[in-house]
Amino acid sequence: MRMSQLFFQTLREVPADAEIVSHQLMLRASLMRQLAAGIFDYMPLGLRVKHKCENIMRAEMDAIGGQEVVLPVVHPAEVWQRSNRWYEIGSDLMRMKDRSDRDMVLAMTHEEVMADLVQQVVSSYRQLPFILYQIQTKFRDEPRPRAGMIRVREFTMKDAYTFDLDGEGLDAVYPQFYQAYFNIFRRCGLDVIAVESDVGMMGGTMAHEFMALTPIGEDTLLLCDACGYKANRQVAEFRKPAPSEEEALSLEEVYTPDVNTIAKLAEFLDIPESKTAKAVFMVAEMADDKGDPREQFVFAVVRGDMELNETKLTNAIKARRLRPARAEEIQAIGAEAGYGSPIGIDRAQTLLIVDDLVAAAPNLVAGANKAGYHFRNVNYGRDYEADIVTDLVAAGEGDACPVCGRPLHAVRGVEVGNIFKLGTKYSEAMGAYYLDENGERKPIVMGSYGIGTGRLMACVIEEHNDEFGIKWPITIAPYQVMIVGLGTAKQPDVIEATERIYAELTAAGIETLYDDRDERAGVKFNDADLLGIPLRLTVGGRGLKSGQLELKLRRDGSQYDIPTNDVVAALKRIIAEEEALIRATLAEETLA
RNA sequence: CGGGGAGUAGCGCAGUCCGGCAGCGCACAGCGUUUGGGACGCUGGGGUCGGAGGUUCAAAUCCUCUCUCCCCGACCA
Repeated sequence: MRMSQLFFQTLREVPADAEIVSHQLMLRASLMRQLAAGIFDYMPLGLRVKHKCENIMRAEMDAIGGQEVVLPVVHPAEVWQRSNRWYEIGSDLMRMKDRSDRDMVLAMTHEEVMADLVQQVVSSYRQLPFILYQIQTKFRDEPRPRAGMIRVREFTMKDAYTFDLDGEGLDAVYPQFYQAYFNIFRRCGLDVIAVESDVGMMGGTMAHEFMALTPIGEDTLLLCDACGYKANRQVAEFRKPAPSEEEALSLEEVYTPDVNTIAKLAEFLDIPESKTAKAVFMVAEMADDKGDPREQFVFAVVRGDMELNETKLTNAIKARRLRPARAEEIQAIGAEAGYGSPIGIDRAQTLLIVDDLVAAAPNLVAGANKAGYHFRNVNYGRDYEADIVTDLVAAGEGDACPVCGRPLHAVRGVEVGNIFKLGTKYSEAMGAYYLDENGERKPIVMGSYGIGTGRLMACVIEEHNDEFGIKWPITIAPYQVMIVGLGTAKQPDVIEATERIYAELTAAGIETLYDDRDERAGVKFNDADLLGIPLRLTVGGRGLKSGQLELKLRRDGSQYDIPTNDVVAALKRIIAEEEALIRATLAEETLA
């Protein structure tokens, strides 16, 4: 491709709206432009990268027996009503009406339609198992798109679905995806870790997230250097400190004016925060006997120095979702915000759930459900009892690893992919059943597996850049080689020689971007650095005269002289070496 | 949805307080000089000042309403 023909416009200055590096570089290097919040145009260079990532995904999906399909982006509401997600999902699901006033949605994922398609085709166990995948647009009307391509509304996802006879079949295919996903990310030059993640209320049994570690990540992960334990903070466990051994003292009310936070309470009474109990008021949406939604007031108690983990709470009470309680709801159960206490509330209306450490810790300070007063020496069992006692708190930096007890450390990550044992929720909803060898009707067991391509690209840039621009891994670079042609109008012989080299490379199948623009050398070098093409071949009068052209690797800045009369062979060799370096990062992975 | 910031040429910004010809740098076009790390000179094109309404002789500037984008939080497969 000739730069003089390429549809692009590199930006010298950083667009004001772009805050993170990948967003800035994507805009500056003309990979994409923004149309609206969380909605982007792909330009030619960006699209080439996207296609390369997708082709790596295709290769790895095909390698484990996947078959590519494409499903619609616009779905009739009925499909989403059958799985109940029409009702369960809020405004993230983009709803609209067609001209006949029929409810329609924009696909935010494809479990329903995929199961519907399979339902139409499969009727016998003889047809199972198989893997379908697609690379397709999704739309999720995020409340707050941010960070460039990291969190968007419209995006492309490679989503795969497995269809098995039973859980055993799913258990067998799941590790294949685990491995394939590591292969995909590594072939794209991205270092990821896999962590166990929340399976929530999806009826699933196992899920992993593939995380790119970066400070801009939205998820917090807890890692143990000593034993390798790793988990998303949503599900991370840790060993809690042992409760102190004290005799239970008698309950005592103390006057604590204007002391309505844990920090103020600890200071006012001159005690550590770990000697206090914190009340958190939530309202949960539960399913009643008929599966209809029902609101339930939830009173959670955790130690004052710890933080409630809402995912753990949601799972512990089997809620569909949680929201913070409103002031009048708190009063209605007899509690006082800021002075909340499990003692003296209307237990008939309240689901009381207490962290196991609070239940074991003697003589804590808790509120008195009365403005300006707290109780000293609150003891679980004697003074109050809960509906549920379990682990409710979030692990954090320095907490003890649940496996080996060494301190965990917290890092940030971006979820670039996930794999999920779904089970039969969608097959049952959509009627995807088969007859087994005994003629018995059974639901197909499904798994779902996603990778966001734009997010993947952004994470690769976050990992591979410097002050001058992007440093693409050769496997997904828009072009493998960039020729910086330095011949001017006064050097027709130099231009002619550069053209000849460009023709040779192209004919040899090397993906070459040729900067044939009438620009100064500095402009071309700077654009080359910004675009991040892995190999830069400089062709000017100087090199042609000496018979040695300068080849520079964007990756590490190293330079090589290559003979003018042997450019194709030399570049092929170096491309192969660069590709081998990436291949060398591939490794066997066993399920964590 | 709560808090904060910003909308003026493709990009970065000044001008708004205190109303009076819509500007600067980069980019773009033409000519000339230059030519191995973002050249220089001259000339030129490009604007519903986010939108609507109002005040005024006069509005980018003041008032009201509204839309959009960014950041923090809430939320989130």
